[in-house]
Amino acid sequence: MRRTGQPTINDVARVAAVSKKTVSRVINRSPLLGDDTRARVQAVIDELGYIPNPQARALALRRNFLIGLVHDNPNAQTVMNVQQGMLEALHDTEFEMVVRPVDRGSATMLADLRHFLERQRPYGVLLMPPISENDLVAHACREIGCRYVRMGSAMLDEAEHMVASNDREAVRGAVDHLIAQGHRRIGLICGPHGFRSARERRSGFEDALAGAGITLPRSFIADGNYTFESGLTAAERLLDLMPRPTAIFSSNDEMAAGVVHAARMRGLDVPRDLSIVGFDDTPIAAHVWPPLTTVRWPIASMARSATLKLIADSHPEVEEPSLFLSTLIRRASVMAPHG
Amino acid sequence: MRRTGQPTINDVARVAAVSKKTVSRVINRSPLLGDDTRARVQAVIDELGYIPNPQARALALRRNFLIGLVHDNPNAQTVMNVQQGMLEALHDTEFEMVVRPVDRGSATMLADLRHFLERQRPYGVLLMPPISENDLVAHACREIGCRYVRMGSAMLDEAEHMVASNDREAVRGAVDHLIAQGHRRIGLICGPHGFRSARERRSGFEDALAGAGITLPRSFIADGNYTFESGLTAAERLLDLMPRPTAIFSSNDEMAAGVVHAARMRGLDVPRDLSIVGFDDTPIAAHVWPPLTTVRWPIASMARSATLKLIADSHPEVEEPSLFLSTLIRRASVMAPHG
DNA sequence: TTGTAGGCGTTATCAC
DNA sequence: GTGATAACGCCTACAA
Repeated sequence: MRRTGQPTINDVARVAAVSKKTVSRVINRSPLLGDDTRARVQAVIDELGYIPNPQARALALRRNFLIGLVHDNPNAQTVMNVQQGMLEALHDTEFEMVVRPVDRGSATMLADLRHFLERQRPYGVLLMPPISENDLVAHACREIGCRYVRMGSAMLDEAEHMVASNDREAVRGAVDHLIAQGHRRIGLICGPHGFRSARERRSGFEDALAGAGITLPRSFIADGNYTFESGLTAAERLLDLMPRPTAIFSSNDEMAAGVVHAARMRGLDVPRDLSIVGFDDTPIAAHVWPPLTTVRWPIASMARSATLKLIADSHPEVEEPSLFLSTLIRRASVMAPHG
Repeated sequence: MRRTGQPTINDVARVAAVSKKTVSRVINRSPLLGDDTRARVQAVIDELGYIPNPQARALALRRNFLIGLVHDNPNAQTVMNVQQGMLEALHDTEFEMVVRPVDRGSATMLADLRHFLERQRPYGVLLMPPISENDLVAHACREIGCRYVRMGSAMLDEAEHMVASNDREAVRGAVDHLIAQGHRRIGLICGPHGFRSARERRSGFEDALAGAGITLPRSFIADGNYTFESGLTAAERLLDLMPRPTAIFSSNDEMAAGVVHAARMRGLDVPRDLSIVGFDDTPIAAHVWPPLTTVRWPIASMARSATLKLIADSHPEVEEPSLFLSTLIRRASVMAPHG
């Protein structure tokens, strides 16, 4: 029957002179199986180079061996980091990663996602921020009966379904650092409305100011949307202030790079005239001049853990953590204010 | 039988009072089918919300509906652009994209890839550079009987298996532009050894110099590896030359950003003291100050076409092109040399 | 134009 | 412990 050149379970069974089911038991490491039988079958498997057909397994088990990455994240580096973390977790397993971008703004987003889940029936899906913050999406997964784990900046779901970073506290620490250097007029560039991470980071910023008894006018807070351009624009608004801030916390590195750009355009030296702190620790943070002090966001580790949670019952592992701590990376974009 | 909640082909057949095969014909748009029957069955399909099970189809057809992206590219933006192009092509088809990074340096790379292809039996794979330049990989695909399309900087394979850009000519055009501005001492920063794109771009550079009758010492050519840091290092070596180059062509934008950085560190103004041209037109090219003149590399379009080639026989389309032209994007990093 | 029988490669059930 | 037998959901032959 080896028409495709690929040996099947039948070939193995025939050569080993056992039943298909026995071969199946060997493949699936069934405990109730004689050691000699197992060894004999395994030998035939190796000899024939037999590889179980995932499609047939999927059909029989009524479940696929695909792990979906559902995302609507505009940042390439972030998505790649998540993919890398997932693939680390999936390495040497029978699972494959399928990528599913969605359009947060689209009216049919939820329907599209449902269709994907119902058609493909992935073993599980990893929800990346910001789409992971949408409870309707998580609810759809539940309804359809698809495992899911959400990544986010706060615990939005039960530990089993969640991998979170402590953005609020991390930002508080970063801004505390600025304050400890002597800064009092500190600007904030927010992330996009509707991003939970943007809210958390803003809260951390406000926590730090409140903790130090600093009150600033509303104008020290500028809107951004995590892009370089928005950081540039926001910085221009902030630097127009009189007196202007001596430091700016940017809710991500990309915008922080825009701040550097804006400062340079008006002849300000970073960090002498303006200290800057970013968030993420993406490559751009180290590439920009001066290298940015930033908060390292352990996104790849989070993705790896999230993926391990997803496949936990098929590959029993140690319990995966749900909370990941971000840490401050001190580089050259911060110094004490002068004058 | 609707145990999973999902209606099957049997449910549709029963409700529509036809045979499974007739339903199958509707799904597969078989031409030999009465219009009234088709309409009736389609109505039941819609009513029941029936979705064909891809796993069952895969098993029966002995082929998967997965398109693999095989890559070992270190640049996040490039990989994301390719993924985006692929997903555009796959949108509204039954195919899914699975991502398969490989380690070019690993001794087991080829064996790992074979294992992936033999196990998963993807419908086809897209080979991204630089792994696409490895003939052994293409050969493995052929042997295993897996469709493949290679992306590259030159036609490395038959049109059916290839989507290429004209890097050599594009670079020649870019360097011609520099020469037309009056530059004569032009430095080159190469891509990594073993990357075909690096060779093609270097050839284009040499073509332009030769065409203008310019001869430069070997020291005007510096090695890089497509990273920011390598661009920085290479630029430092180039800028140490006496007399130093008035312009530098960098084989990609990432390294060009490093050149900008290096120039700034030694107080050189770009473009007044140094003109810079990059390659790729990734976001960093527009973000850096000044915005980089660069060569736009239509990587997403290439990936889309490559993917359409892959699924061509299942979704007959117009013939996809195999050669894509890169174009020069003029921004602010180039001007005539002074003094 | 439509239907029937059988198979794709695996797992689950339930005997032995 | 091990093995028939029947799913799983769809498709290809071939028949009607």
